[in-house]
Amino acid sequence: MSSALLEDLRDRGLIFQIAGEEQLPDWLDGGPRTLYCGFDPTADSLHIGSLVPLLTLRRFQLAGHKPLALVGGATGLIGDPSFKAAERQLNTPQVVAGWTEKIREQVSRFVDFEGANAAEVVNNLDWTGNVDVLSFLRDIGKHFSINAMVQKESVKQRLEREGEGISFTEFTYMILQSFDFSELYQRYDCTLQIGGSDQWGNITGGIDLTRRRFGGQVFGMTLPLVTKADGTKFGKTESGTIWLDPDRTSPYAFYQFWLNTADADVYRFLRYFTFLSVEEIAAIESADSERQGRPEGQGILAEQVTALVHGDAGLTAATRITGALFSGEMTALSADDFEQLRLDGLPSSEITAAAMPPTLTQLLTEAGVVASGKQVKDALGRGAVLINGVSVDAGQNNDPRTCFNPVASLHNRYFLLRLGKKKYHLFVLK
RNA sequence: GGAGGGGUUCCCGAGUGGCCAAAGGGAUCAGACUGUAAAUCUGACGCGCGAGCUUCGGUGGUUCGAAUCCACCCCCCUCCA
Repeated sequence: MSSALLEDLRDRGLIFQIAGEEQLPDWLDGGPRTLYCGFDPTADSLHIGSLVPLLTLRRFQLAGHKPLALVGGATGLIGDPSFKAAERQLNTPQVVAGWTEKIREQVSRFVDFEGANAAEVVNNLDWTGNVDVLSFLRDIGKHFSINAMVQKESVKQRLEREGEGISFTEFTYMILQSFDFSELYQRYDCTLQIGGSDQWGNITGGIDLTRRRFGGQVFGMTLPLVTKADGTKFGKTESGTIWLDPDRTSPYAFYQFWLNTADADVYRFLRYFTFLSVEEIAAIESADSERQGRPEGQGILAEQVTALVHGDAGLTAATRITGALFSGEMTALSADDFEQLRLDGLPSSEITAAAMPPTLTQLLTEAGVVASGKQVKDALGRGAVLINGVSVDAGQNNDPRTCFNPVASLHNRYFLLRLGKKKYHLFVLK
């Protein structure tokens, strides 16, 4: 444990703001400290946006500190308004409770529960669930100045922007989260909270409350918002959010996401999302800059992050599919290979000659290859649909039987359909 | 409770009786170029192979014709009480 950790975090660009900057290095050097980061159950899985704080918790643990992963069973019932453009829909307590459990399992994979600085998962519903309103208002609410709260940048647009407002419920979120920090200080001697840069207001609120309730000095640190060089939102693709849950985003799709990282982002992402040292990453970058053609950074990034999130088995599956599809030689695949690809998470569907839809557009839409038939039509018109490597022309749209003629199948049952450069779908004849 | 301003296709945002499936931008998809990049150019972008069908907060109405006009309702914002 040492402020060397802070140095490393800084080198990685992982420090956005620190509350208590002068004292924090010495504080961390002074012994194992307990820190926490909260994850609200707003869905049944976290997405890669939560990866930076999750991995940062782990970095602290590797440096000898004790991480608490807080699952927001209580705060998830309220909704964090920070920098959100609009009021959010409340979910039922049952739903949130279910999600809380899923998130609890998920965050557990990123920290170590063994050893002297074993991690713990805590749920803020445990200490807020039974607080009565009057106590809360008298003991906690009194410490908060509305005048200060409305000054917070995180809610400003909701207060000032024409067309949107904020409910008392969401406005109170900050108080709840501040309460968490002070309770964790009391219960676990937790003295540092980390979170995304949007959490600054909530974190400083917790620091103030801890001082007012217990006279304790605690620290806060925010991590940068992950951005992309082209300005589009990080973590989204056409098929939607990249989730950590393999049932929502397969390890293959997950791997592909990272593999497709832009050159302008890849070394920064290596620093954010992997445990490779900054020196190693710098070496990769300089090697890439001297190489002609495709850089190696993306491949390393994809490998590292997929292994972190989905384990070695997930990574193996992802690279197996990637290798098979993008090497160009699908005819070299055995029947077993195809079965394995299905199990590994290559999107696939079963078809029968008897129940063949009348058009390819319909077939591909139903299989979930694309969102609408228009996209198939467009792709067909440009020769971008290939079945087992053979281009399908637009005129064949009305004739899927010919396209999926058993005679043309691989191993008598497999059709590997490619749409565009990157979308693959396996059709299996029954 | 009163006065005023709003709710348009994924997002932002034009559109005030027909030329509107609805400008423009963004996002997204496909093609060319490449490295399964970026930038650029091209095409698509409510649904449908198609004929056609369904949209502009909701429900009714006026009209040959409504996102546009009217009535009522729902929701949001601002100010006043």
